[in-house]
Amino acid sequence: MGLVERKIREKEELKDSILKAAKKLFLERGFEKTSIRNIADEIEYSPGIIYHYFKDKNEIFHALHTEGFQEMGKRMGILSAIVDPMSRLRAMGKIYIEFGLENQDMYDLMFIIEAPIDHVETRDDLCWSEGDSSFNQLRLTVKECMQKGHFQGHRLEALSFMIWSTVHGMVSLKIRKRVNILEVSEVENIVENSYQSFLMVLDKL
Amino acid sequence: MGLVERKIREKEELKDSILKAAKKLFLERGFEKTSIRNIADEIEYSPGIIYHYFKDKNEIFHALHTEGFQEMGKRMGILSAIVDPMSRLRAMGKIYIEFGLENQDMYDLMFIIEAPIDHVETRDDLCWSEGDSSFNQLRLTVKECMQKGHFQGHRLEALSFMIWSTVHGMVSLKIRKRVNILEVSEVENIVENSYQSFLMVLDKL
DNA sequence: TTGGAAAATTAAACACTGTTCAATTATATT
DNA sequence: AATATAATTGAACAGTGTTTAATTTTCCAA
Repeated sequence: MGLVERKIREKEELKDSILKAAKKLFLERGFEKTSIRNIADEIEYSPGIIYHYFKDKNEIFHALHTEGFQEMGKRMGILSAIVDPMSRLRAMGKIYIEFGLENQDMYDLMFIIEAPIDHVETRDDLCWSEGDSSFNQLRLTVKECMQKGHFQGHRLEALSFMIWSTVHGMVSLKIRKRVNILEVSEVENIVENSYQSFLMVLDKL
Repeated sequence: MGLVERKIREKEELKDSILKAAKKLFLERGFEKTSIRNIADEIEYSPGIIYHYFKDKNEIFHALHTEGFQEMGKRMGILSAIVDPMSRLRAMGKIYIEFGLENQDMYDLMFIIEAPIDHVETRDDLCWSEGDSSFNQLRLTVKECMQKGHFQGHRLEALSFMIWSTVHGMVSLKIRKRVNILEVSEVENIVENSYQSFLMVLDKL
């Protein structure tokens, strides 16, 4: 009769509006300063209602972190057009860093803040699927590079993690404000410049 | 007359006991779950007293983060015995990683948590001296390597930051629980193995 | 030894936080 | 229209960092 469906859709709409409000406030004020009451105020409902749509605050921010992966995934889309795995690997790192610097709070949520990963741990399946498929993209590209003769003597898993660590290290030191110790003239573009150093390193492998 | 001195010492003792209690609770339960009231309970004083010794919670954890740098500095002490800068650089990374993995909460405070760095920003001098002198140790070693002909074509500041980023990335991904996506057989020793990959990379430069 | 100034310490309050749950309101079905 | 079901609320609980007025303790000069 369509009525039930409309109800379900309306329920989904409220869930969506909670997520939208949470995202808005999170991007404005950060994780710690976005409270359940703030979110409730934003959607003009009472705080209690939120717990009928989400188990707890962690679940809300897990949902947001998933949105972050979707956005990053979109950006990574162009990679499929790059046939040469080494070029693809370079582009992948560039996109990763650009995404991180342009969406610092989302990056924080995806790779630094504990809330989303704590939520994953409290579930039955307990697998971080978003991280898993992202890392797998990297792993596969590195594998292709190795099949073409690059990175000789390296082990796939360890090298892939090292590459991820390097770009994550750059972005997270920046996000968590540990880069002000660098020479003032370098601070501004340190991540980009440092990634250039990294690319030079990759070339020699 | 010595009395004034004793008073000063007693004041310092209370300040120290606050720090000791804060450290104990922090290492037991983490940053978020260590409250001013918890610390006050631990030292058997009322919560208010803490604000006569520290401006706010950030200042307490800035003091703790400084202790972390002292401990790491101690470990780095043996580096002065290593004459060859490349060997010294390798050892530096190893010590950094070992320190991070063996003192995850302290590492968190030093390089991930915002509290200590937020406190630095609210002061007049606003320089992160602990980070500065640590990074300078790295910078000087990399410089020596370059003077010996290594890392040709690289820029000192960018390369030093890249090296720091790589080890920081490894440790921080581990601490913030983003490594469970790796092959199960690799998770355990991924940081160490990945650092081995990094050393192989350094060798080729 | 005592009086009063100075310092140390406390208790209470403020405005928050995440979360739970009984009570209420709104909706849907018979 | 009455009832069953679902949606929503408001109040409460136990906690948070921080401030401030009031209290206690300590110190020193008379």
